[in-house]
Amino acid sequence: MKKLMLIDGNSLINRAYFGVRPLSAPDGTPTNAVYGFLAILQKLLDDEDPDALAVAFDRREPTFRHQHSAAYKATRKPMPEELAVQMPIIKDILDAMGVCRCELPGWEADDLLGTLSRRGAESGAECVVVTGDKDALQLVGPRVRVMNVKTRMGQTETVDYDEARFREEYGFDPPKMVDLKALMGDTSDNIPGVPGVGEKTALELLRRFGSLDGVYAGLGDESIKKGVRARLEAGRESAYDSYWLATIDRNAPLELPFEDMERPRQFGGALYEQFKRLGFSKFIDKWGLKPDAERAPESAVFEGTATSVVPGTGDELAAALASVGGRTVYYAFDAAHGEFAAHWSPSDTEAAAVLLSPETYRDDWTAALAALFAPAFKKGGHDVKTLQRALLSRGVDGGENWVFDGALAGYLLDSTAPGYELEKLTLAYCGFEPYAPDTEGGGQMTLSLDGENDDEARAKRLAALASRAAASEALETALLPKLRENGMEELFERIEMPLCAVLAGMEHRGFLADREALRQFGESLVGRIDELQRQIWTEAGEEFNINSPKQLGTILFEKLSLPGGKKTKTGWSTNADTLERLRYAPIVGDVLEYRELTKLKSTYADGLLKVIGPDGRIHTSFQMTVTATGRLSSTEPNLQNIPVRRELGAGLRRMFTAGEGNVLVDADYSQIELRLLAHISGDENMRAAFLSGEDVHRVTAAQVFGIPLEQVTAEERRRAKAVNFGIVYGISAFSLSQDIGVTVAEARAYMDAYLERFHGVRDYQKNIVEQARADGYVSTLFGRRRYLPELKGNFTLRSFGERVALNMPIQGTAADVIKLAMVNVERRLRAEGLAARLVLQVHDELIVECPEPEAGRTAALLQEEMENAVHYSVPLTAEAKWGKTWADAH
DNA sequence: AGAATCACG
DNA sequence: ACGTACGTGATTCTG
Repeated sequence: MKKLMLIDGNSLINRAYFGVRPLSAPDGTPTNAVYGFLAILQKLLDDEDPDALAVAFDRREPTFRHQHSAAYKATRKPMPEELAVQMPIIKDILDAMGVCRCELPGWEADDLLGTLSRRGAESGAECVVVTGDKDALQLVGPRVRVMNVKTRMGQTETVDYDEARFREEYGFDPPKMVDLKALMGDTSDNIPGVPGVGEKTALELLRRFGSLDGVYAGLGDESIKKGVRARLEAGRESAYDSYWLATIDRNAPLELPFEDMERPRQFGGALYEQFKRLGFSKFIDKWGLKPDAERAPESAVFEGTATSVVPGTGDELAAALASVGGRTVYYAFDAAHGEFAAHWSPSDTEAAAVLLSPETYRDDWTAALAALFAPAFKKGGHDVKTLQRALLSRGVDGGENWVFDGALAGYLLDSTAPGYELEKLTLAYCGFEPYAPDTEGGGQMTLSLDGENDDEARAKRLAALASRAAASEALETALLPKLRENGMEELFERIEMPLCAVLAGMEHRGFLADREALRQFGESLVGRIDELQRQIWTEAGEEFNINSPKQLGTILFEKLSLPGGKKTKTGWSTNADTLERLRYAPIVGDVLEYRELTKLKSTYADGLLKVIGPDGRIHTSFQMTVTATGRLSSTEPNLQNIPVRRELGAGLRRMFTAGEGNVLVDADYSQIELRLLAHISGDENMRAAFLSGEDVHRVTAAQVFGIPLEQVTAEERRRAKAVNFGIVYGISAFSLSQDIGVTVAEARAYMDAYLERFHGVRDYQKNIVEQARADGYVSTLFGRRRYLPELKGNFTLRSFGERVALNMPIQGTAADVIKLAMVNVERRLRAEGLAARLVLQVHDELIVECPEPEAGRTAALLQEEMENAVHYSVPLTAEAKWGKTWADAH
């Protein structure tokens, strides 16, 4: 046995419970902790690759240690019920996996881990103790590492402590962790410590006096402040009691041979059955689990007639489609083979499918697609936007009359789910998985050149495609009632569904880019970048990789001894915020410029050149199901983060242009989020500010600083603007002070003055959080939701949840509004017979390309539709401009 | 694959 | 005493 991993089951499950969003098995049993535990376990096994492992659990009912402590009170919080039901499931799974599980009545997991790690290390094994409790750090020593598992914002992270790492962080040896706990206590573990002594004081005392005994021996020392001395004296008994409480017993009477801990490498059908029942298909796939006896998968029994046609001619296709009538047709698309499936139910006892493959269809392909996607058909599918774009690229405009998209419905029902694949949703909402084609990752199903096998493969593929189309119908049956229940029907039907076709059009159209100008821009950066590199190397006295934060940190903060605080997990922080404070050093200014230029070169100049299509245009993809707030996102490339704030970068926008004879019309909402805050909160003062037509940041400054409007300086306006932004995000005084460079006290004073002036905002902040706690979610004015399990978590997670509760209704409503405006803009452009079309959306900005003579009309239409998308108690204003390039139009 | 950094609203 | 703003995506380095 070379490497032994020892896991604190209780603490890990606890971490998983708070780190994973609510999740339940099909029967409703909560499974979030189970899922999270397995995810962490898998990651640990992958990362560490131990030869042996054991998971220890508490059996603390009659815990000797606590029963015999003066500090012991029956205040140990009982395990939340939701977690308690998951504990046996986890134990069952570990048993099914064949993972060694150890418990000992009256002993805590810590003691078992301490005992096993001692024995392991003594017999020469390398031991890794995994736990979420800091207590266990006292176990660190020769051949014993402790991995501390943390969950932050729902993300799991581990910090790996060996002796050096521990000493670096704490400044003393690992066994002294017990002394630290004795002084500072640990609320989560019911260790009282010395009342009034916290981490800071405790650390300082320990570094100075070396140990708990040392501290009490040196109590007469003058350097100890009076207050601290008094508290130490009063808390002496508690301190020594805590010392005993915090000490892990490494001699538990545990008879367990190491052979029993050998890591299982293969899992049997028992585990498969468990995971199947829990709905953990991800783990079934990942671990390659199979039922014991390979059984045919159960398929839903359909009692009726099913017909499936693979037409070869237009006549055959038309005949097959005749039975559609008024029923909704559901489609599926295989991008790898360009094949389409359509499914519908002519009646309750009939199912029909048409399968269109370019390999077997003999007539005009475009006409076939046009017939299959006839405007009169009501249509449904999964990821409709992608399907529509595929049609557009084949010369067919199939954007009419789409009424259902399973992925979008799933997204509206839970905007923070891990994904919206068809399989996932049908499993979660309908209780079955469609027969899936194994075409992921390029769609290579068979390498056979044999004709018969090709036919066979195609038939299999098409059958799978048909079952995907059919699954969409099942999803609609399951999801539409839920959307209705949640009051999201309108949002779905009037915004999200019609937006698919708008976005498909924008993606297909693309944004014209000036390839040559982009190339020159990139080229123009090279000289200066080289110069900066040489200069930085000279100033550093050696050559190194400036792009490596690690190497840069070493140079700046160690070799050149610049003052810098260690901030990141891995070492020195070298981000722009940090470096900006050190600008007085020439090398730092050069690094900042180097960073700016290399970013422009790699991400924008080179990055964009790579994605200009053969048509000279850049075709981004808009993601409709990614953000938690309802915003869109843009990928490959991201066109929503093209530089604008600094002059050099903003020059890139000259390379985004209108085509020959066209112009770009650009309109953006002015202060949409603040206006929505004014409306949603109903704050009269803030509404008045917008209704007055004054610059809102100036008004805010005048109110917060209590001065007349005319006397507001640029600096005061800047600070007021930061406060306004901060309010929208749910800021803390600390962050505001960081942002605008004032003391925390000043920042707090600004915020207090602000909330005093804007009572409506203050009340909104209070009410929305209360509401979120009561409902478990927050919503936009259109009924879009975001669930907030974070509000039930620990302090950090809860605070995060509260900020989200403040921000999401505002950011999300803004997203709803501009989406609605987009749908209306495209509809009206078509209705008025204009050639203008949307090419890009950047959250509060819309860009339209149109023939130059149409520019005036288009600009007016764009502004009007944006301003009139909704009518709230505060007007929304948008300003439109036009020009040949994005830079000119903005 | 994750961390750090930096671009945008 | 905690730990520090909401929402994204791309590039580069590193273990």
